[in-house]
Amino acid sequence: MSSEHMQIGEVGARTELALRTIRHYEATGLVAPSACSQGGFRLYTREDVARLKAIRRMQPLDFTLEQMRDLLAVTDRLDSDEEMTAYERQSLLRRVREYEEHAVWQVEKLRAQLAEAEEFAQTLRKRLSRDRDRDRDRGRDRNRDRDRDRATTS
Amino acid sequence: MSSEHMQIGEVGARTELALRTIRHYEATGLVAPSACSQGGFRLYTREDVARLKAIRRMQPLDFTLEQMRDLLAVTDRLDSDEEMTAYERQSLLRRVREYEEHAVWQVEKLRAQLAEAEEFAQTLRKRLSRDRDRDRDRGRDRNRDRDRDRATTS
DNA sequence: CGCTACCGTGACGTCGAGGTAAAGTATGTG
DNA sequence: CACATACTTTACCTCGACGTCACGGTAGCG
Repeated sequence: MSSEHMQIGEVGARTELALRTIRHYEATGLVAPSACSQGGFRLYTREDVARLKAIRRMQPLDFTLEQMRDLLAVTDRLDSDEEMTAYERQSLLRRVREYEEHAVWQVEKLRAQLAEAEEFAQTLRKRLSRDRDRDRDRGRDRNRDRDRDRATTS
Repeated sequence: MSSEHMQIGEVGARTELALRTIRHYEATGLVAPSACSQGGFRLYTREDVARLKAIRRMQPLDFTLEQMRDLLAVTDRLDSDEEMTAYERQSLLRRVREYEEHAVWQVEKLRAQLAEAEEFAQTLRKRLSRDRDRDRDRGRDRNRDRDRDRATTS
C-alpha cells in the first residue's frame, strides 16, 4: 500500500483480474510490473493497472494475447516521442488499421451473438410460461406445488 | 443422400459446424446421430440437425457443453408426453429457470462487452486519424507515402 | 520470534475447438 | 469384378487461456 507501488493482490482487486491471469499476462509479455521488492514481490504502478484495464477492454474483441501484446507495443511506439522513419510509422499505422478492422468485425459478431442470445433467452422464457400453464391445468388439486412454484418465480 | 438420413458431411454443411465439432458434441453427449450405416457411418435426421443448430444458438450464452446437454435433456423430458410426477416437473422447471437466469445475465454481459468493444474500436479509430494528421504535418515532402495511406484507408 | 496474510514458482488439469494420421466404407466407372 | 477416389471412422495430438494444487518464501505486526 505504498504511495507508489502496489502488489499483485491490490492490482487484482482493482482490475478484477485473477492473480493467476495477471501473472500469465506477464509471462506472455503483456504487462510487466514496473518494480520488484527485494524479496521478489511484483510491484505495480497505477499505469500498469491502466494497461491491465486496457487489456481487459480488449478481451471481448477476441484478440489473442499475442495480438494484444503486439498492439500495445505498436501504440507504445507511436506514443513515444523518439525518432522514427516514415517507413516505420507507415508500417505501425498499418498494423493499427488491421487491428481496428478486426475490432470492427468482431463488434459485428458480438452484435449478432447478442441477438441470438436474446432470442434464445426469449425461447426459454416462453417455455417457462407455457409449462407453467400446463402445470396449472394438470395440477388443480395440488395447491402446495403451485404455491412453491409461484414463490420461486416471483 | 437418402431421403431420411444424411451423413456427417451434409450435416456439417447445413449447420456450419466442423465435422470434428459435431463428433465432439456427440462424445460429450450432446447430440447422437439417430442412426448408423452398417459400415459404421453416422446418419442424421433433420431433427438432429435442428438440435445442432439450437446448440449453436446457445453458444454465445457461454454455457458449458455439459450445461447444454443438461438443458436439452430437460426440455426433451418436458416435451415428452410420458407420465411424470409433479415433483419431477417442478424440478425440471426449476432447472429451466436457472438456465434462463443464466441466459439473462449473460445477455447483460454481452451487452456490456459490446459497449466496451465499440468503445475500444472507437479509440483505435481516433488513434488512426490523429496519427494520420500528425503524419501529414511531418511529411509534407513525402507525397507518395500520403497517397498510399489514403488509398488503404478509404 | 512467531504469527498470519499474502506472494512466488512449477507442474499439471481443464475446457472447447480443431488438426492429423491410418485405416475402413460408400459409390461410380470400366 | 476391380479399382479409384471421396468420404468416414477412431485415436491421439495441439492450442489458448486460464484454474488448481502443493509447497515454500516474504511482509509486517506484536
